[in-house]
Amino acid sequence: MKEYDHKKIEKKWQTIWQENKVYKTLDNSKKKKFYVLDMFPYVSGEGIHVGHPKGYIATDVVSRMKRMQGFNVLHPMGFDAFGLPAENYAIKTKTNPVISVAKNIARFKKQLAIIGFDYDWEREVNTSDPKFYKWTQWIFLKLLEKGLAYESNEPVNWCPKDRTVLANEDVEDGKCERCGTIVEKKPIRQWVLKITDYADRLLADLDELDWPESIKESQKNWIGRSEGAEINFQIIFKNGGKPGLIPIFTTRPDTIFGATYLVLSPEHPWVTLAIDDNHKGVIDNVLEVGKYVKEVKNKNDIERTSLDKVKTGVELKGVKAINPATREEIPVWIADYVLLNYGTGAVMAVPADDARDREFSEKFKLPIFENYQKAGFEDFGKKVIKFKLRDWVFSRQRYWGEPIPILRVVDPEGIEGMGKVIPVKEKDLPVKLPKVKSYEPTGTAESPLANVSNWINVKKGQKIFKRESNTMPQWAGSSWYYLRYMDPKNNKALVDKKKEKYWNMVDLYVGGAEHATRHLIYARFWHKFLYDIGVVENKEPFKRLQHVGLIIASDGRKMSKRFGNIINPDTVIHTFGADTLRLYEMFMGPFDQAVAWSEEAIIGPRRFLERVWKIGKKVKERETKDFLSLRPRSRKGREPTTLENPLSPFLQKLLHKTIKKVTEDIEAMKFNTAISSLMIFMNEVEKFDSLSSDVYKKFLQILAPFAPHITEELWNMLGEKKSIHLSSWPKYDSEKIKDKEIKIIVQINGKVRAEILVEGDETEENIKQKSLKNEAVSKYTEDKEIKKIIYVKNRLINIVL
RNA sequence: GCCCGAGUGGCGGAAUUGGUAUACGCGCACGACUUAAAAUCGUGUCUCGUAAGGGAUGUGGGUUCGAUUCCCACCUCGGGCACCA
Repeated sequence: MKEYDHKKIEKKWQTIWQENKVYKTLDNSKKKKFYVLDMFPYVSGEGIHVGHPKGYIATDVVSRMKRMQGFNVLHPMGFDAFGLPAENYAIKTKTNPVISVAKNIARFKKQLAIIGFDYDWEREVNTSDPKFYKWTQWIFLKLLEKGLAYESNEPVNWCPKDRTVLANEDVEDGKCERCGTIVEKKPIRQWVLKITDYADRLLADLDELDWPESIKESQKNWIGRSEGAEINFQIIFKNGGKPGLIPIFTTRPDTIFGATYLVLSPEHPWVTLAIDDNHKGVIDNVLEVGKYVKEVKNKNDIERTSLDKVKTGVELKGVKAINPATREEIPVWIADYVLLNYGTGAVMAVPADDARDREFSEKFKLPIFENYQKAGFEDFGKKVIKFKLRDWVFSRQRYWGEPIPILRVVDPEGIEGMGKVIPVKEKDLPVKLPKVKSYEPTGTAESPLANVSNWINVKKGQKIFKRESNTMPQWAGSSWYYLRYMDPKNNKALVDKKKEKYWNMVDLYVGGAEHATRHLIYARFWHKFLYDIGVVENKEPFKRLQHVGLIIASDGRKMSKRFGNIINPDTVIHTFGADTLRLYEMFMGPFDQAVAWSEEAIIGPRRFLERVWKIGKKVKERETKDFLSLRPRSRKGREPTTLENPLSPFLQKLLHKTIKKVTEDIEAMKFNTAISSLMIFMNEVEKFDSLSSDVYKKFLQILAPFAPHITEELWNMLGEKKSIHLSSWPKYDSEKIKDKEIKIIVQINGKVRAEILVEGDETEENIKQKSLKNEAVSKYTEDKEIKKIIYVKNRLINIVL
């Protein structure tokens, strides 16, 4: 037998696995199912680095163990392909996105293939495939039907560089999340999804999910629920206008006695009306107010909301409000620190209690009631709940996305119904994205599709329609793709009812934490909607979520082309092999934590595999003898301990302990300690001259999920005909794990002074006496009074003097 | 500002219903093998001390027979939210 030749072994088994469809997932199985899913990759053009496959390796390890444990495992892979980054890449490289996306996927798959994953590629999905996005469009139609999709002309975030509107979730610190350009507020016709209808459920159902607390916390912050009260303030006009009411929102209605003025958002509809031409005279300083409103309109969010900014505002002269608690007349101001789209767009200012109100009062010399009477929480207002979450701006003025399946009536004669929105009929789905030569964004409310006349114009009989030119955002397909893996080729339904019932829900979902407030909120929203209309059985899509910690470069920075610090998995596999790469990535540190890549440390897992190989060689050489003597290797300066007695079941016991540890650690995704225990086992085995092939094979089985190729080769070499990955996961025997002799630590006043060996069933009194008799102990205890002896079962004795 | 999470050898890290701190791996040192080197194998590797013994898990307190683990205050780093009333 030869040296450990990873190249030969890995290629050989990858081919055999594929040819024999070892990892095919069955639909109708009597077995219990296990659905383990990776967040599918967005393939925008750059090749991958060693950080990308880390999560895939983890799910691969879990899925392999689950399969060996007898589960019917669904572990699929697919591609998120629509959206801005892919289109920008296409524009940059002057390649049609249809072609560039296909090319990038092919390259990505090639890079994945050599890592040895157990995907069932027959279930691959691609969000830009018409057979797939037919159902994305179908969901949109259902949302529309249920009143959860609507058109709006409200000012929205507009990225001038990408020339499209963005959802709230796509804006980070007032900048476009993709390109960093400062976003503008522009009123543009757009499609919006009413995610806010689900705000309370999205929040409440977090409690029942096995997700990292940090992600739940992010979602809670993002949804931003606050309980408060709406209180009406009466408005009166000095020049004799008819009084009106303005509702304000506050989380502190008890502070109402301290409210010394009212502040409205400059965009408040009441203000808009008051400075309207037809309503001149309602307020005295219309010109001043109008000027301020205009100034505010021209500011972007960064200018408006930066914290160090000095507060600005204008009083509405000739207008007063009545504080319903004190019955006093108080002034009314407008200021841009009050936002229109939160609460009611109006607040009562309590400068004594609120830092912002205080700052504003001090600047404009407004009264502050330092000591005022506190009111009961519900004395003045009706209780209301507000959310920070905004509706999801769902249309993009870009080419590369799912067309929104909408028609509008076009009628040159101006007959009734013109401009009316007509949903495309279900039977006419998918509305296919036409192939075009030019797909540069137009910079208007229309996408480039508006100029594709043979696509945008639809004639049906006498009637002429125009298609909706906007497309869906990148996040549409990923909001439901996990359902399609259950039934990827179904033409009749998004997913077959029976199959959905069998597979739902995703048992384990693994991906980056950066998706906390976008993909993971959108997907939960769509899933809940699909639940409401009876498409899915469960109200949540992902039972358990784990996030992958980044792999950063050894210089401590992110791996990036820019820094020239990218480690390519292909190179690592070439040098060390896929099994070593897999093992190292799982061993480097806790799975969910960011760890730096080390070109030095990867040698450790490689050395480990080489030792596994060497032992395998020995086991094979002696295979003729069924059971090999466990004679300790004679080594100078070291007498074999009793545990290494040839007849002792030491290795048996260690094996069972290792099986237990590895099984539990994989389940808990503590791969680093699972591997550590495998290494400990190998270290012990090496102290023996030889090893029974039975024990060794069990060891191979629990190593197999981490290092599928080398274990398959050794397994096969030892005469096994069936794939190791289809063998049964070893079970540990809890009787065999029990220690006959237990080491007890003897402490004196909390300091370790000795250790004694006791039988497993020895009485407490016996153990105490034994410890007191110990020489090292009696040295300390003589002439001293023993106050107390504490015994912790199977662990220690603490003698308190 | 508010809300989460984390701080342990030269490095990645291990140890939780409070019970031997530093498992496993890397690195380093010494030794074996070699003409030599690499690879491999062996031994050692928190720190002060000749030793007995002492000290150390970001810092300072507390609870306890006993604290990396629990409590309080603070410092640093990472993440989320943020003129959200």
